Amino acid sequence: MPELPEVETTRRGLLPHVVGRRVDGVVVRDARLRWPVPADLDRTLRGKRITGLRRRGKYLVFDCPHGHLLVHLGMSGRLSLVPDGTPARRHDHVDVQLEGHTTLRLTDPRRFGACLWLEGDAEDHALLRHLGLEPFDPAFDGAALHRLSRGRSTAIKHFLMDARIVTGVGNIYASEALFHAGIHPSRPAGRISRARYDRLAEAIRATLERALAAGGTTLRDFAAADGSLGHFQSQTAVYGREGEPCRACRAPIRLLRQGQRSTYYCPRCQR
DNA sequence: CTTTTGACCTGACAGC
DNA sequence: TGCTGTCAGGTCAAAA
Repeated sequence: MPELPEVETTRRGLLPHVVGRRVDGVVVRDARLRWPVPADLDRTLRGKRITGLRRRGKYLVFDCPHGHLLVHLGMSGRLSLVPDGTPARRHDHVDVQLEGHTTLRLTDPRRFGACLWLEGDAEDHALLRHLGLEPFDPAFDGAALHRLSRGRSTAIKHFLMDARIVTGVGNIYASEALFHAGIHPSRPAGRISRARYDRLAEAIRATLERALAAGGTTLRDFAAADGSLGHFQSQTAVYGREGEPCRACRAPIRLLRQGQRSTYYCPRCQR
C-alpha cells in the first residue's frame, strides 16, 4: 500500500492526536507481522509519553523516553484512531491505548508490516541505518542520483525503488516520476546523464508533492488516520492506465513486468 | 560488491 | 456455486 505520500498523510493525521499523550496500555492480538511484535510491548510502553512522531522513508517513528516505537505499514497496513472499546475486526492486530479514551489501531491484512520497539537511538537501528536519501532533503538531487548510479546496470525503475538509494518511492511513484522525467523504465541506471537525473530528482519531488496534496493514493485499502481516502489514483499519468491514451501524446500507455512488479510507461514520451 | 529470485500473507477478481 | 490462477502501495535473505 503505502509509499511516502501515504505514510506522510498518516503521520500528519496522527500528529495532533498522539504527540504529548501517555500510553495507557498495549493490546497485541496477533504478533505475527513481518517480525514478531515484542511480547512485552505493553510493559515497555505503558506509562510512557509519546514525545514526537517522525517519518523516515516509509517508517513511522513514535519517539518515547529511552526508545522509539517503529511502525511500517508493509503493503496493506493502516493506522487509525478509534474510540476506546471499538470492537476489533479481523485484521486489527495491535492497539495502543492512549490517555483520553483514544486507541491507535494497526490493521494489516497481509501482515507484511512491522511494529517494533527500538531501544536507544533510532537512527542506529539496522532497519534505519542503511536507508538512503529523503526525497525532500536538500541533499537529494540529480548530482546525488548520478553519483550513486555509476556502474549500475540495474533498470532505473528498480534503482528508484531501492530504499538504500532513495526512500519512500515505491511502485506507483517510480512509474509516475519516470514518466514526468521522460525516462524509459528499463534504461540502465548507470547510463543516464547528469542532466536527466536533475530532471528526474525534480520529477520525484513534484510527483510526491502532488500525491501528498491529494491525500495519497487509495488503490484498495489505504485511508488516513481519520478514515478519509486518498484520490491521487484519479490523476496518475501512467500508473494503472494500460491501453489508455498518454495524457501528453495520446499514444497508448504500456504495461511492463520488471521482476514481479508492474511498470506503466508511455513508449513515445519515455526513452 | 551487484543482480536475480523467492519468500512472506490475505483478499479480490477473472475465467472456467 | 465452486475451484484455480493472477495480481496488489514492500523488502529481506539467499543464491548466483
